[in-house]
Amino acid sequence: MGIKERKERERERRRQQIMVAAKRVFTDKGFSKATMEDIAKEAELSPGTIYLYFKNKDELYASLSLRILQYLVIRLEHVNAEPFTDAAQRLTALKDAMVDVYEFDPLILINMFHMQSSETLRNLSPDLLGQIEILSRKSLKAMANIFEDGIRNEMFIDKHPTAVADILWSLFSGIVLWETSKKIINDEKDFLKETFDTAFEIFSRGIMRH
Amino acid sequence: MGIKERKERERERRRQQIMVAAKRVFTDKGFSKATMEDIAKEAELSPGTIYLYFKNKDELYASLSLRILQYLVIRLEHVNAEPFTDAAQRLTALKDAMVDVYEFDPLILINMFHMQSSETLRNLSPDLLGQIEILSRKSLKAMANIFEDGIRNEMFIDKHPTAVADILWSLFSGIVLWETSKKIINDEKDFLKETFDTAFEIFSRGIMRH
Amino acid sequence: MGIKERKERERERRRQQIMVAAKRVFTDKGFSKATMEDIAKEAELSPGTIYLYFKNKDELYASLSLRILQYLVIRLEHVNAEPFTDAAQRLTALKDAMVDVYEFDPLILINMFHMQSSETLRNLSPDLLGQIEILSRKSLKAMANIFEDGIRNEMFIDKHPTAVADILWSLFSGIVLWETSKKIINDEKDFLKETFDTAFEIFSRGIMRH
Amino acid sequence: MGIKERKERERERRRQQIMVAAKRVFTDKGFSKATMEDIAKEAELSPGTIYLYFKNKDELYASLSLRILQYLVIRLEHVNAEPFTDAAQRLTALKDAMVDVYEFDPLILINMFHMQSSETLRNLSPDLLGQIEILSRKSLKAMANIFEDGIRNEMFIDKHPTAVADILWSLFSGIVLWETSKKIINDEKDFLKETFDTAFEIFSRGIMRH
DNA sequence: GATGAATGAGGTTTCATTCAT
DNA sequence: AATGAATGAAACCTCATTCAT
Repeated sequence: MGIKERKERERERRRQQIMVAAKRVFTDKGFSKATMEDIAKEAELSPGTIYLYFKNKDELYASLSLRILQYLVIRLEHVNAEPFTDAAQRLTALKDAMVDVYEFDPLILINMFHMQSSETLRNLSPDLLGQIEILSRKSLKAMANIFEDGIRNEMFIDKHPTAVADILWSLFSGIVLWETSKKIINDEKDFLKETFDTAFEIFSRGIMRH
Repeated sequence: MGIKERKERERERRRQQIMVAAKRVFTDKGFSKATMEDIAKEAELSPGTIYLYFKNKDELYASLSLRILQYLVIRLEHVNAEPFTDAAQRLTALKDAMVDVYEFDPLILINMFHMQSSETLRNLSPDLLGQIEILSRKSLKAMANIFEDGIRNEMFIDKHPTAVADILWSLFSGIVLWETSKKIINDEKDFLKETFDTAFEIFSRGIMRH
Repeated sequence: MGIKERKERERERRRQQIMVAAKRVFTDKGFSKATMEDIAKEAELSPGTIYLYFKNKDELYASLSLRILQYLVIRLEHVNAEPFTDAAQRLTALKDAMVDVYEFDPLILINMFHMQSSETLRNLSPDLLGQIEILSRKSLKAMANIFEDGIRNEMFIDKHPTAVADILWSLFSGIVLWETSKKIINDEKDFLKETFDTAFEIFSRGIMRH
Repeated sequence: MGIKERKERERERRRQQIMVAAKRVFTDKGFSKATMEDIAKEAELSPGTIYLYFKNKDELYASLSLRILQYLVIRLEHVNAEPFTDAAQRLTALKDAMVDVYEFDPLILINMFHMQSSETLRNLSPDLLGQIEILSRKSLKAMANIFEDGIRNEMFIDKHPTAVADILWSLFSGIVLWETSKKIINDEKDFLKETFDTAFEIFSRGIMRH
């Protein structure tokens, strides 16, 4: 058992090593310009080895998105775990969580959207697609939870919590996407955090009872 | 001159014909799965002909985004052109404009994000990139204008109007993207309009003085 | 029409050009050792061009077999077309036809068997498989015809003509295969024709009434 | 010595185990589609282990053919060992031997032809090629022996016995090949034994004095 | 201007074989 | 002896783009 376990851990380490390399290459070159050879070189492995750990390019790519979703779920569950006292405080915790996710992996988030274009999604194995689906639901639910609490405590206006969660997530990802592309088009400084702060302020005013 | 003009119009017609075909194909297959031959077939032209009107695949693709940006600018300028009376009413007009844009071309909007991933943007000709930049600015400015008016009339809270415009646009595009990908992943019904309505309500509450 | 026809003929010429090159390469290196690049080089074309005329390597390969089957059918129908006079004479004509086929393409015949290994067959398009089936049947029928005539004229013993045709064809192909492989293993001189002559003599004695 | 012998026997057992697995896999998938990993899995060994017993894929493959040749030689020598009484009876014994060989391993026989395509043969080690050569000769000689006896006893017509043996073997293998491929192409019932019976009858009539 | 056959670079993926453990 | 992870060469095939007609 000990041996089997160690092998498993070894295997996981390799997967991580490859994913780290892949993340670097994908964020640098984008999905279709990045080649498996690039990734192999970055991981200091041979191309064939990557295929021992990931079925194909699409799945390697999707695995990266999975990782960030996992991180998001963990962060959100943390927010939920703390005892509810104040709606405003909780919203701030939520904002911090989202900013953390962004900082965990600023560029891959954009690529995640690329992945969610029907183009890529349709080529994923049902298994992976399923996992993504589950995590998506989970994170939405964790966010919805926060809003439910707020509504129950009469601190938030009475809107369907899932819809509100969707909106906040859309807002967040929209900003990430938009700011990043502006940065590329206009070669502007990164205003993301300022924008997100303002956005959150507006959102809070919009959601809280006065 | 007359001849030159007619030729120019003829040329423009061809461009449109190709863009219509390209839109259909890109929407159906996504950017990288769509081949120039697919597009040529759809346009009932030969592949070579397309290159007489568009420098390459990327530029053809970007031209589609340009078109929708143009439509957006026109719609926003309409909103601005009307005399300012009521902030709430104006916000509603703004919302309607955005929903119009969405309905003008629901799927290409998502692909637009794909385009805005660094991957594609970096391959555009400076000329086209410039045009996109100008239109982006223009549309942002048109939106900012609306918020400026609202602030000046003390109906909106005093936030930097450009930032607010960015946020609204991000919110809108984030929702389009998110709802669409949920639809694909979960095979859910299209809640886009309902979600956008709620989002707009929250946004309005957030932005308006009470 | 004239243009369309000429194009069609031009296209057919290209196909032939590729097939001639492919035949050379396949007979030289065998199926799996031969690369599409080898064939392209031999045909003085680029690899991509080959794929404009043949869907993939398997189909290019199978097309060669089709060609020899076509030749066989033509030769057999010639034998059948001549008025029946003498069984012995007809058998000789049949033998000559088979030897002709062998000389038309001595090595590809072996490869044809390679193709008929389930391994390869399973990857062919139903269309091509169908064509091969039809030609196989046709050639067998043409041979069976000869034996039917012989039986009707009481010159051959009364065995089921199709079975006899099968047997003769098996005998022929078995000899080709066997002699060729002996040639490779033992580096022997090519006894094929002598062997086939003897085989035919025995077969004739076996099939003719005394 | 005892130890050395036991080791040798152990080693032989392993070889057999691998060959049995290889036969199953080759039969199922054909030579080039079968991977060493498939075979290893079937043998419940690791890929590396196979290379301790067989130099490479080709040699493993050829070893299978060797085995069936060995079986053929043994069966033929049995036929020869019985005292000669009657030509017809002996021919029947010969036929039975061949059918036995076929039943010993119906599919690998076809693959054997694949092996005999120049493609594979050229890659074998001289040693193995030599063994195959010896066994081929031996089996041919055993068959030739039978015909020599028949000629000497004036029961068979006076043809060169080796040539006749070649022909019979060609006939047999041609039928196996042809019937099998017909079965695959046309999805027909397996007429092999009936065909071979008829073939043998014709061959006997052809070879025996009347 | 329009065509579409041809190009050929370059991508993904496979798999026989090796070698450190 | 046995393992099996890693290798990396090489194959097939695609497709944006060109250019002679």
